Amino acid sequence: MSDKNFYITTPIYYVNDVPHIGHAYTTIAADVLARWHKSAGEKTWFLTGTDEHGQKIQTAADARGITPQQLCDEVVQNFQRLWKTLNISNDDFIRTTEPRHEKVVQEVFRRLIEQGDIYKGEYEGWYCVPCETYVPEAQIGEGNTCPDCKRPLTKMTEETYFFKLSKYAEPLLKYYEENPDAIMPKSRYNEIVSFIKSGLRDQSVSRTTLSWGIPLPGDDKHVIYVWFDALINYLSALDFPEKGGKWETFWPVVHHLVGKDIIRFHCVIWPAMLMALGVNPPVKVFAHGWWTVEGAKMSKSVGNVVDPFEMAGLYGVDAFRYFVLREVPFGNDGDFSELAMAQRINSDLANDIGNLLSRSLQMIDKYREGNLPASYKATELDKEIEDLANATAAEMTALMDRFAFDEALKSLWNFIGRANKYIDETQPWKLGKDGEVERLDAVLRTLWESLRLAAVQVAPFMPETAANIWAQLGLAGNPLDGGRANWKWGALEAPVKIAKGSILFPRIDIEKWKAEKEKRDQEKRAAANPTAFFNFDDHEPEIEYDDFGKLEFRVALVEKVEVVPKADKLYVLHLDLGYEKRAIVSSIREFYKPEELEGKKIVVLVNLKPAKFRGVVSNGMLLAAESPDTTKEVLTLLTVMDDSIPVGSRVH
RNA sequence: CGCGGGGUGGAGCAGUACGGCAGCUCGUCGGGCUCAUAACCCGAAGGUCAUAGGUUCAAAUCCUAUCCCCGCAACCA
Repeated sequence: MSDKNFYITTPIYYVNDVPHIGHAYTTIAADVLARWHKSAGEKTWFLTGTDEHGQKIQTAADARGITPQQLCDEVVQNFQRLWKTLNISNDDFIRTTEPRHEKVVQEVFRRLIEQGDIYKGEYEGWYCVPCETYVPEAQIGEGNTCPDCKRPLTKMTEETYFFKLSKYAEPLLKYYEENPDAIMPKSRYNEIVSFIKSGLRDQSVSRTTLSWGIPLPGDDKHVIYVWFDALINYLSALDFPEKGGKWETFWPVVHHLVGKDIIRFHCVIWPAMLMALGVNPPVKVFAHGWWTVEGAKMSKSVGNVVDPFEMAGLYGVDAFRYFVLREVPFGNDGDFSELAMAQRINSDLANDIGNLLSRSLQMIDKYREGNLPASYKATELDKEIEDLANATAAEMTALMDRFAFDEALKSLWNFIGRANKYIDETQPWKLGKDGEVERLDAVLRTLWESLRLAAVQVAPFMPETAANIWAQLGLAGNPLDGGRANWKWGALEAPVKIAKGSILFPRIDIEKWKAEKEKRDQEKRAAANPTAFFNFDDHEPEIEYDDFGKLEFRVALVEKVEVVPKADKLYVLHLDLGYEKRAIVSSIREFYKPEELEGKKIVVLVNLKPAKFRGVVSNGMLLAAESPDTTKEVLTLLTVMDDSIPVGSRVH
């Protein structure tokens, strides 16, 4: 029964990257799914790993004077350490430099050549020698130049092997038509289908320009293109095509989790390769969204990259896991904010589930010395809680099938909220004081059972927390051990002896947190780039007075400001110099609104050679003071406030 | 007409594939409770769902146009 099995993968991460929240996000999601399906009693396989070939690795290794393999062996540990820290339960970890992988890639290549799906041909294109890269037609700069370095391109012809992607356009369309859920979310599905409809070209799958890759069988001038190499990891890790191997069990149920940036590889090239091999395309590719950080794009130079090690250390692994999956619908872009995380820890984790456990166990201790009988007489109200618990389990299952982590957690928290309300409704403290033991036992046992089920449901998301609840409830083993049977109300018909422990999630004092965060940010900024952007040492050589005299600065009045079409940083400033009018193009749009500039008297270098920007001629240059701190760029134009200085005056 | 994401109570967001009472969390205000981590429970205020037009018995949702914001790309005298 294929649908009783579950194979989940993350992309293999480029080993030279520093692990950040994006890597952590995908892998946590995969882990939760793996644990979820495993606990439902399904045979599951969870794969992650690293992509270790390609030019960048080779360059980085050369720079350090070590072999690419040595570099990989070293940096792969960053990922392996992170998965350990984040409590990731992967069944395997594949590296594309492992012999078991290389063997399969070559085998696949050989097969496809044999059946004519890969053929030798010639690639012709415009090549930038210094950048070592081909430039696609659409991106070629003015006068046949490289868009990156502006140097002229040369026409190059290179021998290469092609994969007959074009042949699979129709089969792919047919597959997606018949399997509309094969790509999620829907918007990505539509994107891919229209991409395929726009036509597919054969894909170059070998390179002669670098050596750090898998040698092409039978033609050792070539190495296999990294994407072709990398995608095959999903198969090679299952010992494809070994008879009776893991792949026969798990390939029919393969699910790929990917970032939205790499769906074309996973939804076009990869399924075509699989079709060529005669195996089924991925059952599902789910493309999740991107994180911004505190509203801004995550970038290394700005220094706002979220370090998952740091987050797990500060807030706890489970809180971090919970937050990233609860905060944003999987598939949407989202914003990562530490304040939002701290607040969610307080409201969801401390107040809701943590406090529910705390107050329930406290009463069991206080009024029943920690003991509860095996059976109790349930009222209508008790039954309502039981029904909701069972309904929640069913609802979560349906939502998890759609990878809707946020909604699944919402559903569970709805139940937790109901349990908190139930305490207010039944007022067990009153029952305890009045000695109504029979009713009290029923209420407390209902609460205990609610907590037991909450622990089971939450366990894939927060394994340690769930285990902690489990132990405090007086249960042995682990909430995930019992499989699906555990999910039923009253599955354990035994007397209860609880073992109340410490608080699950202490509340975070937000005011104190803000002060600490401020301190941390300062330290981080100081550590990351002490004066990197200040460049106080970046001085110009000494010049003669005559050189200075050559620069003609004058006061100009800004008459009118216009935006430059198709350039969102540029303004055209129409200036009055007194003796003439002229226009200057400047990239100050992000700092000033047109009306803030119009009417201002500014200082301009007027005898600079004119230059063209986006088709607009610029005659001179504005003088402005610019902050060196790139995390918050500030710019102020030099202005002349004094009314007695007329427009056109020279500035010395 | 470069590609993509978005505009929904004070804040942050869901809801849009398939039209059907505008929802969640936080915050604010009022009340309850005293088992609990100043937590928990109840109630209230607050939205012409960016704008304009259209389809419809019915539109946040579908269609058309427009405006604005954010990424990518480009540009950055």
